[in-house]
Amino acid sequence: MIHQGQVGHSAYIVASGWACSYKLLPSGSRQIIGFQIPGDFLGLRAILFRTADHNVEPITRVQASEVKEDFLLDAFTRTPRLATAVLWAASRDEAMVVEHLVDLGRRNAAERMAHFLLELGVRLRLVGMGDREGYLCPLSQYLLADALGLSAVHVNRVLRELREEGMLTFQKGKVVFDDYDALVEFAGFHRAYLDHDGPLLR
Amino acid sequence: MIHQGQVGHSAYIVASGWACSYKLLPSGSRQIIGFQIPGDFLGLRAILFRTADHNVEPITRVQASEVKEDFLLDAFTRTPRLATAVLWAASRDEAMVVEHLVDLGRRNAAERMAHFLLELGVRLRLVGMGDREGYLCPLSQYLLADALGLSAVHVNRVLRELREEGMLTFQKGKVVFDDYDALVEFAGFHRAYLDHDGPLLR
DNA sequence: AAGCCGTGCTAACTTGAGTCAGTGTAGGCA
DNA sequence: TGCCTACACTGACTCAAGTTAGCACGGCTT
Repeated sequence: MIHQGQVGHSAYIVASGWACSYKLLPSGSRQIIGFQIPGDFLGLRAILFRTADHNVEPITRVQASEVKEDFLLDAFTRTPRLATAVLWAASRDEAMVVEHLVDLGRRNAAERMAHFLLELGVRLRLVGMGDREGYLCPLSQYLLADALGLSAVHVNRVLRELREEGMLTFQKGKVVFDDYDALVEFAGFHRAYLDHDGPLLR
Repeated sequence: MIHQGQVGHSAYIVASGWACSYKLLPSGSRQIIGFQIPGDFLGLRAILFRTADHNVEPITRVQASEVKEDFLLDAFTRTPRLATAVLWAASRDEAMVVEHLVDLGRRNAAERMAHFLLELGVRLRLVGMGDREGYLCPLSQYLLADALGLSAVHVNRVLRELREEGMLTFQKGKVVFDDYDALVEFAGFHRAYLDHDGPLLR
């Protein structure tokens, strides 16, 4: 969908399906920055920076609406509120990246996994694709590894531990919260950064 | 300057001095998200999200211009170009956090350190506070540790290694690039994400 | 049916980074 | 003058996570 170094393209709003954005390192390893689910904006940085600094790839089949560069910039000058709205979306995005940063910097593998799957759960619930019980999740353990900065082997270990602790089960494409409260406690999860509903747009 | 959970405050533009923004975890450890140097915007997310999701603290004595919430939002509607400019600044900010994310996720301690100090160098050069030789840097090894997701002890080890390899010396508040090219190579550093000069503002 | 992938899963071994526990030094201040 | 604190620095030990090398299963293709 988008490739590092590519110049001049559109942004998209995901209608259905999952995508992921990532960076590749010279060493060949990659770091997944985030996953995009329905309702998410995608490629804004690529427009503002003219040339993309990361890649975006579909995980499942994705349907998305294209937002052309010219259209977006025009719309900004015509309806300033839109600019504010987009700015707000970008900020929420950054808040997620920051939380992800804390994951990688100061949480161990199990806490990271728990925190990550909880966040994903909240985001999916906001678009009606999950509930407090759990959700359908098409991510392989390899994808999780690249997102959480772990090896696939360790992802597997950690998932087993969380399952054995009776907190969370992730098998056959389904995440099930076995003990939601314990999990939230364990991960130190605070959803505040996700559910601001755009206070400036009231 | 800003505290997690605090409601309704201003943004700032740093005129002189260094500050850092960070998150605290229940466990007591902290993750530094980034350092703010002269010219940097600060606290934008706190305005957009009404309540701050992180803390900001001065490192040295800081002089900054306050930008009041009302003023900023007003200005957006009156001069849409300003909104675009701020959006662009926010995007550059996010790009830095993303690069930091890659640091923590997929680079080992030494690469992380090298990459981080190179980035800081480029940013400081952009505001005339450093050159290809090096720069003055008031960060203690404890601050570096909290930024890079390492222990202070390991920061010390890594700095020694880089010094012994003849790539970089960081002592007595001074970063000296002993072999800039080798360092760039070693860290896999690409400055592209830093020096876009706001193409939309031409 | 046979052969492949992609994925999940595991055990055995290695290693990078953390922890603990300490030394040395420079600056501030009582 | 001596004390105290912050910071840089180190060695010895531990442990979380990576690496390697595999097995097992289900869905594809030919």
